[in-house]
Amino acid sequence: MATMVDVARAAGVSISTVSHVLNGTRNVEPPTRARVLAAIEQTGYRQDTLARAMRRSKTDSIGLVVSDAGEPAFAEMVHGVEQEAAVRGLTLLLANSAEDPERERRAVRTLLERRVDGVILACAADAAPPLLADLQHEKAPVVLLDRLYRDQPFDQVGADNRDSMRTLVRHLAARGHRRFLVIAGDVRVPVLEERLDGFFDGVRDAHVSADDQQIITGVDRSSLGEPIARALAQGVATAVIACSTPLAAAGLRALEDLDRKTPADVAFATFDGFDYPDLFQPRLTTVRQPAFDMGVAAVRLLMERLEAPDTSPRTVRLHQDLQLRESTEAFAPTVA
Amino acid sequence: MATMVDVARAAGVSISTVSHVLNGTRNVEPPTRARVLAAIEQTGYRQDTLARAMRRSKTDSIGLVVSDAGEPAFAEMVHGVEQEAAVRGLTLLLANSAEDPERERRAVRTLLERRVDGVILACAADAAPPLLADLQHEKAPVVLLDRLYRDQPFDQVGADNRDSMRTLVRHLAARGHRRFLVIAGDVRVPVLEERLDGFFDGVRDAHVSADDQQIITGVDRSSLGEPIARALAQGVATAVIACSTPLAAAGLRALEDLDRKTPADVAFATFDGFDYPDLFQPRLTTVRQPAFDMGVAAVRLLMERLEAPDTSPRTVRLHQDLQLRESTEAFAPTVA
DNA sequence: CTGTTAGCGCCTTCAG
DNA sequence: CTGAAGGCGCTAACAG
Repeated sequence: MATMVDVARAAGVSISTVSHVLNGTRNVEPPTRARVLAAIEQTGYRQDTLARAMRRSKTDSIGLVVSDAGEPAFAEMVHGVEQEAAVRGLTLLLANSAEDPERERRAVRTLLERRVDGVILACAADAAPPLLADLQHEKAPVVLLDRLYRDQPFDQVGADNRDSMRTLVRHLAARGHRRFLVIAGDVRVPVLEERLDGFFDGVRDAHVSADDQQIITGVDRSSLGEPIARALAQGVATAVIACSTPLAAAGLRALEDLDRKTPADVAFATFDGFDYPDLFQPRLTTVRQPAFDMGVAAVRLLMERLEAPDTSPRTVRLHQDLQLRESTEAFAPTVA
Repeated sequence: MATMVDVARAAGVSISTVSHVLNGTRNVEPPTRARVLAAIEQTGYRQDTLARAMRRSKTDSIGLVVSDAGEPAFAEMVHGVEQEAAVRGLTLLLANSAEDPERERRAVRTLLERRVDGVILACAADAAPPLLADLQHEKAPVVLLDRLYRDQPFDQVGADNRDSMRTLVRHLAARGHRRFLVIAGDVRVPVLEERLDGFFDGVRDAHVSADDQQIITGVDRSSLGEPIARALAQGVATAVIACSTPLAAAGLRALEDLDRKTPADVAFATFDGFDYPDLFQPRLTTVRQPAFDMGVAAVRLLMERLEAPDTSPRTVRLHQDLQLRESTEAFAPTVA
């Protein structure tokens, strides 16, 4: 592998001249410049980013850590981050945490060790406080994505989870629904907690008793099937609200096992939703995150932070879209 | 940030001793060793991976480039790669190419520049030959995943696309189907080409004329809707085979627009399939890649390659599973 | 406008 | 068993 020394020799100039034509960091006479360029071509020289990063302590790259880039909502955020990074000439390094605090910690550390200029992080469920404390302590440039934490001194980008859940409940209440089954999942995840809060807001708006509502929480997705089935079997709820895609899958499966139809027997709405929403039968009313834009916004915040490290952290909430479809079309069925 | 010099000073030893306790690269007396460890603790020292990589030219990390980690099949491969990498203490750096040769090239280059020990690559549709030639030329340790190319001197891991398509056709032929509509997509992607080849194998096995078959190819997914609708409208095909998930989505949408039911009016089968296959109505007969295992195998091949750089390249084909579901249950409807 | 030189933080011979 | 010293490839003063 050719180095700058080789190029310098081939061009008959000093190594610093080579460096300067490479980086455009000072004027060099067109003829010498041309000789250097030729020498680069001829030697097949390529910059050693590592050595470069070591000197500059800057890499023009950023890291992104999500729990699973395969989940639709995260996939879209990843795309948003990629696009905005590309526009700004930044390289993106991506890592999955699998919702595991240990892996997440390792991923962030690896990224930082590789001198990414900053990290965008959708925290794993149970991981935030200690990890964030560390990151804050070492002054790492971090922006939090999707999973927002109050009173954390970081830039944050998320969706208006609470408000949009409230809107959804209002919509259902207007159709006569008074008793809900909320599949809330792991409420240690702030997103889900916010959605649950929004549910109670909505219930209050509708002047119905919070006591009549069924809420299913639980850390482990795979063990949610049974409680869901049980709650559904009682048959008091006329509307089911799932707070994320995997939770919706669990809910739909339970409904099918019980042979209860949507929307005839029970209304169904979900957050995030499935890919190809038009192919899904019945078409599901969905609250969709502006995931792509969230990714874009995260990159912007990160860059602004790097430029002005000492301004105070900002939190951005983007509006979620309530997409009404068949699954909530019917009015509340009368219950036995 | 504390460096080895700080640690050495704090421990009252030389910097080389520090290096050696850090890497366990030669014996050091327990007492000195202890002092060094204490000093590390106390100074909050952390190794500079960049400087380290620069000296060692090795990073214990690998890169993975796919077109979109958000697509179900790739997501699963990513998981497989992650797991096997974790088991072996390797850090994984992930990148999406968005099926764009330019982005792919950049991604691979970035990874290599960051001195990953090797790269696992699912080539973008149109990108392979020139990129692969370069990679071969610079002797980069690369294993090809999913998208396999004949006569390329790389280790490769894929699925038995041709055979499984043949099996699928045989299954459909046994139910009386003689005229197929194959949504083949971008046949520059080797996977899709192989599946198409397998289709013709199957047709031959069934002793039906290849001329009666309708094949839809095309680079641009979004413009496939119209030809699909046209082909379907003619109504000669009794079975539709989609060669990937997005193609299946296009096919199903067209069927719905025409109000043709599956499997009553037409049988439907797809490769790769959707997440949550049980929730999809109708349940789709699917040929599923062993994507996770492919990821695992790719890491293994890569590591073996690094250990024995000069052995000849191997190609591994993993078996795909034909999952029969409702969408191909009925016998071939008689055509008008 | 160009060249010389001192490190960045680390690993690794080579001496002691 | 430990230390001293060179150099990986590059950038950025500092000189001329």
